[in-house]
Amino acid sequence: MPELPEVETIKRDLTKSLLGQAVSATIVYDQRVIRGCTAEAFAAQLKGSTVEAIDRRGKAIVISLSNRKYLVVQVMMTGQLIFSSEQAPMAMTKITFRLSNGKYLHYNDQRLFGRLQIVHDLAEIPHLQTMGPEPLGPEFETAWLADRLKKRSMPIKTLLMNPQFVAGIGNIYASEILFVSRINPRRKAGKIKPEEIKRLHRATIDVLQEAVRRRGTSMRNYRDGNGQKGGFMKRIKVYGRENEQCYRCDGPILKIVQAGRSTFFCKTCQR
DNA sequence: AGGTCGACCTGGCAGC
DNA sequence: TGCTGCCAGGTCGACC
Repeated sequence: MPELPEVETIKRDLTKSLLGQAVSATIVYDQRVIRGCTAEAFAAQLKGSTVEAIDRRGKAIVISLSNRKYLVVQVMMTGQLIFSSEQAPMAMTKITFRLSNGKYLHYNDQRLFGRLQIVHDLAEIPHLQTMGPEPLGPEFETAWLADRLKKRSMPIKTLLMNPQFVAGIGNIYASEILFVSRINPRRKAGKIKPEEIKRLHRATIDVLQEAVRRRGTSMRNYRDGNGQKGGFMKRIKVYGRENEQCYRCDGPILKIVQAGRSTFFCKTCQR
């Protein structure tokens, strides 16, 4: 999915264009992206309700509705929320929301991994309950990180990507954060030294904040609410750069597989 | 409990 | 051109 910076960008775009709008109709083209109810029930619950707030938790978008329900959207790898003045579905549109201002919000998803769910209580979504703290929130500080790393034997990269450890970091930013931290992704989390933890903490915040400022990274599918690619690609140091030169030492960037996912790093700079 | 692996899906692309 | 195999930004359940 889009990771934290991409979902934050989507959230901000939704806040501009969706906040205060009512859903006048919902057209479901593929109900496999809807969880917990049928397409008919999904559309019925949305009809006439107004969007009162839009929040992000990890990689999930939480839309508060005037009927005291929440629409939770997890775009996963390939979901997109795109505004349009056209009702006609786009290439991979699975759901179209017609808004009270006459515009349309299309939910597109190539791989159908994304999920949209309407709940009365966010506790109905276990993923949100078990999720770790926001890395750009107040809980995420060096002492907390040091304490949580202590007992873990997993490679640090795999742990950074675990949403129950810390929210919002996925495969791209895990590699990027470790490059900036100069920590080898294969290191066991529990063996990271205090001064490295300080760097890791700083890099996590810096990388994510700059990516948010640049409206995220588009490798393949990610698009913001206007259908535009993110601007952080120019700042990517290692992800997707196998065999290219490290910007710091000119050595080759390596690609390895950890927990079934590609990791990119420089074995000279990252110890 | 912590850790790893495969399943869930489709489409784009490299290689032949 | 057309086929095959591989790859993809996440989450979850089964298993060791």
